[in-house]
Amino acid sequence: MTGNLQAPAPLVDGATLSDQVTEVLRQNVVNGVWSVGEVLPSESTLAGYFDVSRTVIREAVARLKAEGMLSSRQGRGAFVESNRPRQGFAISERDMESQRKLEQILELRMGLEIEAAAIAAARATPEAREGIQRAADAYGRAIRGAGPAVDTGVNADLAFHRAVCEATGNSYYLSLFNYLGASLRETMLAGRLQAIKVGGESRDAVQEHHAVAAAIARGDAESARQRMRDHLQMSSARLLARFKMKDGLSE
Amino acid sequence: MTGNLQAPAPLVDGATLSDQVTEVLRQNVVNGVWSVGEVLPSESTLAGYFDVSRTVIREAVARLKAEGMLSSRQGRGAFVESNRPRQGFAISERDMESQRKLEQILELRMGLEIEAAAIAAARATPEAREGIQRAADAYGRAIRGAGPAVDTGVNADLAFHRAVCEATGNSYYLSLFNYLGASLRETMLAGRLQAIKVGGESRDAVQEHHAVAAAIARGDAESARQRMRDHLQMSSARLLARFKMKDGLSE
DNA sequence: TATTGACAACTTGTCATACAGGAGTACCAT
DNA sequence: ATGGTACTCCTGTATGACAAGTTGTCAATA
Repeated sequence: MTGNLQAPAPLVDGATLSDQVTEVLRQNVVNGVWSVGEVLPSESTLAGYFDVSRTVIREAVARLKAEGMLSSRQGRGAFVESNRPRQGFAISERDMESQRKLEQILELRMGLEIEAAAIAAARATPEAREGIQRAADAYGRAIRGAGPAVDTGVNADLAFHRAVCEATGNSYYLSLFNYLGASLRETMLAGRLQAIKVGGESRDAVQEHHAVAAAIARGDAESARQRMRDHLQMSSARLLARFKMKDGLSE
Repeated sequence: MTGNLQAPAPLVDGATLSDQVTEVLRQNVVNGVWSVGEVLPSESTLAGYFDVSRTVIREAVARLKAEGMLSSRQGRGAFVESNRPRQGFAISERDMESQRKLEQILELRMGLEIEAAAIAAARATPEAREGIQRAADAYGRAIRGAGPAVDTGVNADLAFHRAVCEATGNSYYLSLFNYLGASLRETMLAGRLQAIKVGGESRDAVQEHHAVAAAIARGDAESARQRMRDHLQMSSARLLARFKMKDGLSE
């Protein structure tokens, strides 16, 4: 059973009620008052216990859900997912400033996306295939359009790759790509400034995207693999060339 | 300026409104629609824009605050603190209990390790190649030796795969594998109990490991890719079969 | 003119209430 | 026994209200 809940703990200072309740709930999970897999008391019960409104409880639970510590399902309740602060796979911010680290991250991305392209070709839904095609077209327009904003092209580029990962139907592919993509984004933004001068390079990328999209549309997994591999190799080379152009050769 | 907000994006699937709004807000921050330090539109405005209640907006903002992406102060508004997700890529503990999630994680592992095998074949140092060979031999001994401890086999298995990732020389491959491996480990431990009775299956895995090791030793990247793919497909099938054996067919 | 202070117009934080919809559970008819 | 059916509890969402913090305006005052 739930045993004895830790006391409300006034906490004082500038903390909001939600802050305080969040902290108490977190401590109760960490200290094992509620163990992994167990269901928490209902929001109404907790609201009564802490003498706050259900709004405050919901806000606290929302934060702990975002941390991966809790989860909730309509009609069931809130469950303890983990009793330790999550320590996932992470890339340090400084890693992106080293050419060597950047190369390694791009290489990891290859492993991820090549297989994603094959999976997408094998089992993407018609809607997902259309989404990939649209993303490829949008990227073409963004490049041709002598973009209004500098980052439009980068966003459209990432959107295409995200669409492929999404089409796998495997949420981990998408989730990992989102993480890697966010880390790569600013590096790409810095590089794109040079790319505008270089010009033609981006046109190549548009072609490559369409080649990938076409293979996926045909459901040709092996071809999708090869096209994505070609594209990522070219793309990595282009990015690294620009990276070197910026600063001599760091590290 | 705030410019144009990304469209509401219906998203569908099992996601709640809060999930969807959270994702859209996150993307808008990541894509720089609102830059760091900037203040977001008020909750009421956003509620009107997305056509949801303020409740949903507050819940979404609460999650992004928990991620460190946003902050808010009473009377002021909500501010962008960071444009990159603070939390890295992570897998919930309970994900491993769902067969569907387990399948997806194994699929992600394939993308990772197939490419890792190819990279290892292409550029592993002689020492790393020897390490892979030793790990393959050790796994064979662990299986043949009617292991003293139950988890010896699982550890030796993971050690082989870790050696391959290590041989890439890419620390991210190793780091991500370590993370996935830790998540998979307990599931494999549970499954291995059955495997001891099944017997022959593990002998197959030993053979497959040696095939991978041989390809890497020859420096044959394409063969390493194929052998690793074969092995992981067989291995996943074996693991999932045992998983199904345990509980009927969850979800 | 420069300063001050009241005030209006915002914002987020919190509360209360209500209802829809998912998910168990007990009970009743067959 | 068995299968369907209310009943009940839960979270998800909507709505309206008010408290409390912040900022800008603007007039009164020194």
